[in-house]
Amino acid sequence: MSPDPMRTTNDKSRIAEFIDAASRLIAEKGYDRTSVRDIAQAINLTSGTMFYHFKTKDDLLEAVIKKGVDDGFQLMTEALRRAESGSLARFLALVTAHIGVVHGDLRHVHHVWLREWDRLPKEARVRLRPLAEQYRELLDNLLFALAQDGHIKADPATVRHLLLPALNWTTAWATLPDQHSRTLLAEQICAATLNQTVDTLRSLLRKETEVSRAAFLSGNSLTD
Amino acid sequence: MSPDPMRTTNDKSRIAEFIDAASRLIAEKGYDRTSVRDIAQAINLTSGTMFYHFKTKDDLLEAVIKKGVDDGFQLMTEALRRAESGSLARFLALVTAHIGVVHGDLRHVHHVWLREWDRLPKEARVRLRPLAEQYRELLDNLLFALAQDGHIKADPATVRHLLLPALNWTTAWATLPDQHSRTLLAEQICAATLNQTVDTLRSLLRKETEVSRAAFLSGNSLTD
DNA sequence: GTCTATAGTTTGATAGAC
DNA sequence: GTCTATCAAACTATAGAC
Repeated sequence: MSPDPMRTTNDKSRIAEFIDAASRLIAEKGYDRTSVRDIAQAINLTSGTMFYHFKTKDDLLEAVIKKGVDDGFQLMTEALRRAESGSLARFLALVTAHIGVVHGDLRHVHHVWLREWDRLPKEARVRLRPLAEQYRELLDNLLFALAQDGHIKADPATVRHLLLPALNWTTAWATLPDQHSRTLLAEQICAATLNQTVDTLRSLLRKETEVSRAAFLSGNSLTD
Repeated sequence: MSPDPMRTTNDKSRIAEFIDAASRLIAEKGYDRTSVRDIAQAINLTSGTMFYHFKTKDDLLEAVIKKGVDDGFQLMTEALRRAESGSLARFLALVTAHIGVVHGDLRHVHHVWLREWDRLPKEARVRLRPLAEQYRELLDNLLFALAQDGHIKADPATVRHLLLPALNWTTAWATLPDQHSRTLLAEQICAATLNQTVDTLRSLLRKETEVSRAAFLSGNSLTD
């Protein structure tokens, strides 16, 4: 369609290369200790080239964190879309997706988001904050549903304040290379959030699925 | 006793002044963006003076974090010493103390500990790590006791991974100037950890106190 | 102990050739 | 688009006067 698709693709991938290299180096050494020279060198370019694609070094940092916010939110909403309808299943799906994001291909980007957010210029924080808040709402709605279904007795907002930092900090103490180990940790954390054993959580999940399918088959799922 | 007590006191307080000023500035702007000039100027000195008291800037950072580790651990063990004997009461005491530390006079020092730990030279991390681990053990023992008393059904280690980051990150979303508001938040977090309402937690605490006092009066506290 | 002065690096950013 | 060359402004750390 585009008259010059390759040009566009190359431009995009150069910028993406910078974002990728920057996220790795900044995650490892910190923003202030990572020079523009370091980042450019990592993709066999020189510092001058970075200033052609980004106006300032801060703009590159903002691009890295924006990628984390955008991609992360997209992955989590997709996971919820694929999940069953019960509140427990949806909760486990969201927690699993969250762990998948911070331990997966986006882990460096997410690490930078978490660690260097305060180093962003105030204007950049103002731009990105609303996007970041979307996810908080997603989680809040889910925790509220869990409370209504009787799985959470504590204040949902406090539970969120327990859960969110814990999920983000799993990278500090756990290395989870494969999907299986991530699913396992997600179950452990969901269980701990409800103060139940993993076995109990699984049996509650089975029960929930049966009930919601029965309700669906009898046509009551929308009238309840 | 000392032949020149004032001299010694002045030396100590100069170093303490540097640590205090450094903790405030580093907590606000980050380690790499806080220059030795900034820190010295904050206490009406010049950068050369800092290098008389500390060999390098990194040594000053280590001193700041060491103060956080030492004072924090001391405050928490003291709180446990004053606490009742029941696992629930001791748990609440520890959580209250933790919140008191990160929101109290030491808050800047603790903030630096949390945010700049990775910026420490590896040797400094090796020196401080064992001290920092002491607190983890304290918390682990307490969570194990809670599990034995039936208050925690989930895996204690996972509960610790939920609780610790949450406590440290309360400063990111809550401002707690007075002791009352800190106690309140501590109760909320303890309740959420057990997945109970605050009211239920309070009634469990009352029950625990009654039982342990009755056991104490009947002389069974040591033979159970 | 504290100061001034400065050495020696490194950094973000720009200009202009190609 | 990418490179080279370079500027101006920081920074940590040291030396030596007081």
